[in-house]
Amino acid sequence: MPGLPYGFFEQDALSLARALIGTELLFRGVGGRIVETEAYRADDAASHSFRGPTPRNRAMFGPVGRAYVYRSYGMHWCFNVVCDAAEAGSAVLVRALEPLDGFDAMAARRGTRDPRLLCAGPGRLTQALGIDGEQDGLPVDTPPFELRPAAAPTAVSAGPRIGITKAVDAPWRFCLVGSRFLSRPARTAHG
DNA sequence: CGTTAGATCTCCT
DNA sequence: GGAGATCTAACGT
Repeated sequence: MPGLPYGFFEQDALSLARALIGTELLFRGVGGRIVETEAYRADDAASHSFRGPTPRNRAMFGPVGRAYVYRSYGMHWCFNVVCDAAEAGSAVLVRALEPLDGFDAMAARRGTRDPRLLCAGPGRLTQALGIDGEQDGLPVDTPPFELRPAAAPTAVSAGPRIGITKAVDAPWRFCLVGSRFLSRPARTAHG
């Protein structure tokens, strides 16, 4: 069965954020199709890596293809894929999945069976899959993770990122066009 | 439909 | 001490 393209994680964050849309992310067999991502780079004021390495963000400065999992607002976990062989401190935040595998496990962890509330948001998807700080630094394409290539070419939209206060206009959020499983509706530049 | 507050970890000033 | 790549429940329109 075909794997990811050669050098998949070595590309820059903008390219990888777009390329991840439509791929299928699983953790211990639970997960679904990635429908929403955001790119973060070391030269980007909104990125955790902008001010250099800290204990929290050290995975961002490590090998590509690894997870950067951090605690958000003291209680949620957020999952990123470290990338860009040329610029250390680059990563892609995975913001939403279309649930496909392990529905009951996700529903139990999330406390709802509404498929649109299982993985629509970075904190929600880590809770649904059972991802936490234990997975920080692990490769995202080998067990307990799995990352399957997109089954078919996908239409992707770009727009401003969510929940940040710096570099708010950079159109570095990517969404699967027409998906019902986004954390928020896609907004293009012209509306 | 909208806004608001509160939960509480990591880093910066 | 305060802000932050969030989410939920509560409450007003």
